[in-house]
Amino acid sequence: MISLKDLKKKVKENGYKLTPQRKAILKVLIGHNKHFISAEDILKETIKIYPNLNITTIYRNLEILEDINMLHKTKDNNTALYCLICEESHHHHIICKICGKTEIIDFCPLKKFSDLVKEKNFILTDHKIELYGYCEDCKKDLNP
Amino acid sequence: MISLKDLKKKVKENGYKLTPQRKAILKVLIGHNKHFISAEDILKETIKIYPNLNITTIYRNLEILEDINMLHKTKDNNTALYCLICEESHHHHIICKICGKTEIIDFCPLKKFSDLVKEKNFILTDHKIELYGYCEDCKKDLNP
DNA sequence: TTGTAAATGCAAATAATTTGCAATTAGGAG
DNA sequence: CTCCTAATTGCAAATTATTTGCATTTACAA
Repeated sequence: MISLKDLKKKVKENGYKLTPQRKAILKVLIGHNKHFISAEDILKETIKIYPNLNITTIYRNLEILEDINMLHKTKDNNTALYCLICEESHHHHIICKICGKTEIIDFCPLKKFSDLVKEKNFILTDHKIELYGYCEDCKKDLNP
Repeated sequence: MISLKDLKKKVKENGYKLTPQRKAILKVLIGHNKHFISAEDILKETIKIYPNLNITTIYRNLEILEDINMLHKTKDNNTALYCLICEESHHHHIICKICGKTEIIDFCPLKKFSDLVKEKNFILTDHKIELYGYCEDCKKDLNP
C-alpha cells in the first residue's frame, strides 16, 4: 500500500519543496488512489484541507508529479484526469462512461505488442489501455 | 479497401446531405486512412479542395461522423485526433510522440480483458489501446 | 421548380489549461 | 535561530481548442 509518507519522500528526492498546498494535493490524490480524478475535483477536495488553494497551483503540481512519474494523466473527453502511479503493480483501467467510476484491470498484454512494434521500426516508450463501459450502479439506469 | 463511395453512401444512409464541404472532408479523411489527423490539419487539406471551408464546419462534420460510427476520436495532448474506422479489421495504433506518425498494430487482446471486466461487474462497451514511442525517422533525432 | 430542413460561415462564447508577475515561503547555510 | 534565495504560490489575464447563436445558403425530395 502506497503511503503519504512515500509520496512526500519522492517529491523531496526530486528536489521539490513540501508546501502545505502540495501536501494537501498529495493527500487528496492518495485518497483517490487507483481512481482517476480531475483537476477541478482535486481542487474541491484540497480546499477542505487548505482553504484558499488556487486551481493554478493544482495544475502546476499535477504537471510536476507527472514529470517525476508519480502521476498518470489521461484525456478522453475535454477534461484531463489524473491517477497516482502505484508502482507495486502495472495495470490498466476500466472506466464507467456514466459516473466515471474506475476499477483496476490487473493485466497487461504489452509483451505481445512489443514484437509487433519492433516490426514497424518504432521505439515503444509508453502505452495506454483503457476500457470503457458501465459500472454496476449505472447499468441499472440504462434504457432497456 | 474502403472507398470514398462507401463513405458517401454511409453518410446518406444516415440521413445526412452530401455537401461539397462534407465530400471534401471525407476525401481528406480517406487520404489519411488508418492514420490520425487533427481538425486543424484536416482544414489545411480540405481548403485545397474547397477553398473557404470553415473550421466550424470541420468540427461539426467530425462530430457527425463520430456519431454514426465512421470516425474514431482520441485526445491525448490538448488536441483531438481523428481516424476513419475501417471495419475490415479491428486494430490499434502506435503513435510517434514526435511527429505523430501512426502505424497499425493488428492485434487486440480484448478477449483476455473481458473476463477480468466481468469480475468487476462492468459492462464493457469500448476500449482504447494506444502505444506511444518514436518512429524510425524521429528516433534519429533523439539525443544520445 | 419549389419548399424545407439541414448545413454552412462568421463572430462571439466557452471552458480547460497556461503564463506573467509580484508577493510569499520552505528549508539549507551560516 | 536567522537569513537568504530559489522555489512556490495566487491572482488576473492570455491562450487555445472547441462550441454555439444566428442569419444565410443549399441539397434534394416531392
